[in-house]
Amino acid sequence: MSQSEQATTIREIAALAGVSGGTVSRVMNEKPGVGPETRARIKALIAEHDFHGDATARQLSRGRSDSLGIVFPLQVSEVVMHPVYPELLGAISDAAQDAGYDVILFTTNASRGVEHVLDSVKRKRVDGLILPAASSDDPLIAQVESTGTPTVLIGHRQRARRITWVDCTHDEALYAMTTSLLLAGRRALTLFNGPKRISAYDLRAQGFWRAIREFGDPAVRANEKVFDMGFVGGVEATETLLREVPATDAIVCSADITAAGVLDALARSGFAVPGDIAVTGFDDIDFASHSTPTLSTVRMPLHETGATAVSLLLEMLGGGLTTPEPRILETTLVERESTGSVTP
Amino acid sequence: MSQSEQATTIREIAALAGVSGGTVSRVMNEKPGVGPETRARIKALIAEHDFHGDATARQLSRGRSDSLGIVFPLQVSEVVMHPVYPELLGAISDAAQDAGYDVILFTTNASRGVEHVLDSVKRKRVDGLILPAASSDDPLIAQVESTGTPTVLIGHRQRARRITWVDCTHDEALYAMTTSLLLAGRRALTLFNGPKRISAYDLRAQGFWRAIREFGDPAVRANEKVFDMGFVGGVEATETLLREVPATDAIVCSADITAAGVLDALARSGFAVPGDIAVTGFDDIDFASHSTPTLSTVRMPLHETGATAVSLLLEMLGGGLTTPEPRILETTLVERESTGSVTP
DNA sequence: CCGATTTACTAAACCGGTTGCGTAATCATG
DNA sequence: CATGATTACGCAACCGGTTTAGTAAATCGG
Repeated sequence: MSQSEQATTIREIAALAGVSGGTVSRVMNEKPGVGPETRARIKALIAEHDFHGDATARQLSRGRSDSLGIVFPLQVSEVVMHPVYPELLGAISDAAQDAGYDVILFTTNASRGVEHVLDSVKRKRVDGLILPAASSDDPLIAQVESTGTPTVLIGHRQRARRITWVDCTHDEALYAMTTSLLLAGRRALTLFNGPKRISAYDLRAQGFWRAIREFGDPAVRANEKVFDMGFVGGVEATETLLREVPATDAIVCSADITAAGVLDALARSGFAVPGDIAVTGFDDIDFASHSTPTLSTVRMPLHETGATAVSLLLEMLGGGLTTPEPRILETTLVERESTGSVTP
Repeated sequence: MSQSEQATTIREIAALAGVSGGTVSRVMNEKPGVGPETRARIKALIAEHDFHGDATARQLSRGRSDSLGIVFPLQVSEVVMHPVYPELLGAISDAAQDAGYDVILFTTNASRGVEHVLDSVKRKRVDGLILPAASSDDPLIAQVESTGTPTVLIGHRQRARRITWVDCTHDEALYAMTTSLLLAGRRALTLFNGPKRISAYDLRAQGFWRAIREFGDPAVRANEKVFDMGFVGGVEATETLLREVPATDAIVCSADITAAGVLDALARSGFAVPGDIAVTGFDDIDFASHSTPTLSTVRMPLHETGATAVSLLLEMLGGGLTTPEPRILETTLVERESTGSVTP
């Protein structure tokens, strides 16, 4: 029981137990071929010396690192401050560690590009890779693919390539949200959207326009403004919109933070929400449930997304998944005061 | 130039170059003892075959993992959603990778405790550890210390133990903020603070009370309410406070998110900010510069904190730092409309 | 009771870089 | 030209688990 000074190698434990290193290895990995009393004796010694083995040596001999890499871009305006990343990262980290994998975090910035990630892949520091929110033109995707490393993309439907990805129903969400607004009598809708090269924004626009189309009322007026989703962008776009389309009675935003700017601008201009104009967001950040009025929005299945990505990657690593298997998870509509669905 | 199929081992490159493995190793590490023309020939072969070496083998022979661990708690109410973590993590990741280290992310949750971290340390998966925001009673600190692994704490001044830490001037910030309010004529101040076991909240309270004390005006009334910092907590505490201390003319919050709740509650109750009551926050989250009125707050040197922690850890790893060397970095006061320092 | 199988375990060769030691060749010096 | 110092490398032993081939003993069947 006394935690003696810890032994350093498997052979030291072996010597103490009067066996060879291979036997200790078998005991540590719960493999057969060791007698019960020998096994017990070795286990006692392992516990006594607080022996844990050397991860690096194990990795070398087994030919795998038992860790997976996750690549996050820093200081990319579209992506960085996005509030979904911490939760996504947490989910991935959780799932990976529960499966016995370590998570190596790669970040890129202006001075340090993706070369470092590729280098680590080639040096076999990671067995697989998870890439959140790569835009369609991200060169990293092609480069990673060429290395043959098992990879799962998150938030981008890379149909052209043979890569597995996980995404959620951005399109369905905005279809449902827009339809809900139309059914509530709104007839002059504007979509505030981010650049289409980000797959999520593209899909959201598709859902918006499909709802308009399928509703089929010629009295409906809809248009779309594309700019960088952010608070200030929301403010400016709203001021412009109120001038250009005074009849506007609904503003659909592709991001809560932009909707926050919209609410702010509307309040300053004396418009009532949802009385005069309905406003919707996307992401369900903290602000959405705290604003005045509270914001109707869309919640993404972030935890499930992370867990699914890890799960798919582990399947690929285990060889059980050879063809790309994309997954699309369900978003949740959260209707609050800003669309009049809930009264204050 | 043609990127042939990539060679797998250093000895294969050696065979192609007609030299021994050791020579290739020396070339890859830019070590002396290799003639210029041999070096050039080997470099050409390395480039041609896109050879990068095996990180694990290198780690094993060098006895170090060239990676450092960072431990983040998940689902700990006080800590989790705190908006400073992403930026801190980004800074740490950036600094570590720039120094050639990989970052292994450890997260703990209800079912998976710190054992996994300790195990990884003992198995030498990481050379050092960075622990953000461990509270004073965190058992991980003592356990990590007993393993002798180089460790840097962030956000907690662990004076009792021989551990290096990095923190910022929470106390000075609130001293300055409170003094500023007093000089502006506020006389009935309340501090909304989090639990003292979190070092940051303890220090902020100290700064607040020192400012009151040193101002020395017996007409000043000050008190402190402790609860979990959050939006809802801010709303509730404000409603209670307005009932109990109607004369209140300043609410100092230890977190922006709580200040958001305060602003919300004050607006509903018809109080003008800063006209009737001044409000201040802490953290400078996005909300602070977008709220109505904009929020006076304190900005922590997050990037510098992360970079400093990595820098200290690397010094320890290099053996250049044997005694604990704490660092306290400067916070920045950001005065905006909610204290009347800036007019809308 | 003997040959055949199973079990328990050892020895040693891996995994793929790194590095100290040894040696032959080159160079400097007197 | 002899001697000592340097340089350029090869060789092989590491680092510490893992794993396969092989051996001795134990078990089993008939």
